[in-house]
Amino acid sequence: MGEKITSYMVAKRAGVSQSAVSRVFKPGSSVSEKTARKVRKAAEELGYRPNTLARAMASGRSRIIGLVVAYFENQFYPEAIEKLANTLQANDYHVLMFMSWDETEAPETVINDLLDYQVDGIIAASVGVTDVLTKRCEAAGIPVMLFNRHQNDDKLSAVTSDNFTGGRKLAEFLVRGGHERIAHVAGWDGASTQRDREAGFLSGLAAHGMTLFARSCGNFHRDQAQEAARVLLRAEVRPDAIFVSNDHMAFAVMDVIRSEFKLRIPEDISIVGYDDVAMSEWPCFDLTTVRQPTNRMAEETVRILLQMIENEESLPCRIALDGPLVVRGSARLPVDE
Amino acid sequence: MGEKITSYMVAKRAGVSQSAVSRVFKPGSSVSEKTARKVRKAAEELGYRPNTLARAMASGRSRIIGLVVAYFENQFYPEAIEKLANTLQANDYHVLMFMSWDETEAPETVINDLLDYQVDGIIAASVGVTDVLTKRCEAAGIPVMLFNRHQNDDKLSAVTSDNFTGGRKLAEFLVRGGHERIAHVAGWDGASTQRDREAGFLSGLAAHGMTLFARSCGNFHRDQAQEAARVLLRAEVRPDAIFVSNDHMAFAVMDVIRSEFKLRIPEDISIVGYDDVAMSEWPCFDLTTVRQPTNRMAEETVRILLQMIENEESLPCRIALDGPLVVRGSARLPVDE
DNA sequence: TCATTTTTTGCATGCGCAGTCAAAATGTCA
DNA sequence: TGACATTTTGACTGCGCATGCAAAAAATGA
Repeated sequence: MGEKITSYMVAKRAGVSQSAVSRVFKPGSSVSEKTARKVRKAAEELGYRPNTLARAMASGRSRIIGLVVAYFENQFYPEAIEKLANTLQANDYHVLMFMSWDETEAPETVINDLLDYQVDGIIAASVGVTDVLTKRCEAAGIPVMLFNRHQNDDKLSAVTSDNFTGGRKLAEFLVRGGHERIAHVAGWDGASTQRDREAGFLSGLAAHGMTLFARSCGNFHRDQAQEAARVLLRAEVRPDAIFVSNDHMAFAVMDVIRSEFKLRIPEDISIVGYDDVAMSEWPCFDLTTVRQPTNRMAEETVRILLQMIENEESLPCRIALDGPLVVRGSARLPVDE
Repeated sequence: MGEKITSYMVAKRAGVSQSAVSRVFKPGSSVSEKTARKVRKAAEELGYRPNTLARAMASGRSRIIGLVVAYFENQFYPEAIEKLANTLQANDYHVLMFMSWDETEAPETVINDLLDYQVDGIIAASVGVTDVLTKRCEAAGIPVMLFNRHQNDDKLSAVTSDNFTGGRKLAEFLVRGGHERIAHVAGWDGASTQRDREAGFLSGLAAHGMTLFARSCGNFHRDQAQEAARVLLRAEVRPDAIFVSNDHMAFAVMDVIRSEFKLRIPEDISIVGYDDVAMSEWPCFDLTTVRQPTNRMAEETVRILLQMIENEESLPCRIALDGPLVVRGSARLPVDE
């Protein structure tokens, strides 16, 4: 069974010092082509691979990024995580996953785990935890990136899409579609995405002298979103359009509308969402929504994080990437075009 | 900024040796309650936390499990991963994610990464890679668990649901529902899940003197599944029921049936799937399917893996957990009940 | 050619902790 | 109280590699 091959063994076989071996495997070190060849040959013959953990110990860099997640239920997150992991992998970093169970559970535990593993940086793509987390990490000198959320603390870097503008685009679109009673199924108010999207949406309505016809909260959860939809639809006068704060909840709302209230979309009521997850395109939903540019968000997140890791005192920065309105069939189209 | 607190510092402050500190933080070591108290007090005051990496170096165990994944597109996997990660976390292990990009890309890279990180064990929940991977890991003495798949190599441990029986249940159900032209949209033939499900299904049909009316392959991908459905539906004589190899593809097939062929489910054609992912329950799909007991699968996977890690020579074992047929509205019901 | 600069090399040390071993402390029993 | 068994403790070493430093080798110039 596999006896561990160390750099010493390679060194001996190649007739050089252990340091030489170490240098050959560390890009950017000063080694002559001659020794490099000898070392690589010996390493190959022995099947040597540098031990990442030992490397981490010696150098103080683990090349591990802690990824704090929850809420896999919403397809947006698996998609995003996949892209984050891939992008990091392409940069020779890896992802250590930390599930933050339910949002109430002591985030302390997660944070401690995170710090114990000496992660080089953290990407927080989960709600709630962030306040406590960021403080502790700052104290420990570990860079933190917020993904798809931001906080008021401006020492924190964050990458989001431009949720305000996105919300505004949706409002414009619904107004131009001639809707007169526009309602909103909101997500959790503690999330910046919710607040920004709603603010943008309201400002879009206001620009046309309109206000929200009704509002109900779904907290980003499917069942609560369904309940919120029922409330709106049971009212004396129904809305003729609903902006649901993310696609995941929009699907829930659509189900209630069609199977419980036997209404047609968009003939009886228009629905728009936010995120443009893969499912939004499926014919059964065909959801008009705003696309979050997940690829670019992941790339930017990784870029900034690595920069903070390598460049001690790079300033925190917040990026909001623009995402297009994706017009499909779940909302009545503007007539003027 | 955070100067690292080491066990030495704690030792000094508590007036004991570094070994003592180490012992206090290692469960099951012999320390007197008195020194333990002193150490804990000092540790608390200093904010000490053991360095997991150093621990890994010294002990040879990283408490990291490599999770090889792909195909997040299918909701089953995010769900499973969430449960695996949680279960591992509850056992003081953590998950290092390795995305195996597309299936063709050199799995070598992934495997090397995996070994470099000195993972204590590996869970493979991704197709394709497994053959090469398992060989290398065996050579390196790292236990491997296959999740939701198995291989002929009986030195490998695997946890699946009982796909054969599941397939059989579905066949029984469709036959009893009076279907006469039963077709199958298959997944990738290289996957054991596909082969087992189909074999079970065929055996179920055979038990009633029936055979498959038609077969078409979707390779577990949405677009290919749609194409497969089109082939079946364009035929002179259409099937009156389709068993789609997993829910993910079933949704694709349903979309084609309804939006392209304007047929009703289940009045014109019955659909059954496999997995019982969360979406199957949504009213717009309401899919009759076989549930994979994800929770128990995750628990068993972790249990066996940890056993292999801790108990050098525990024998490889294969487990197939039974999953119930979940009857919903996407397939005509048997009349006899 | 020799003196000087530049590159390459090996030595030695440390990262933070776990675990071995022998010494010290504590406990037990007569 | 002494002799012995048992528990607790500290000194020390090693895990596998990176890196500062000084010595050696190679390259450069006059």
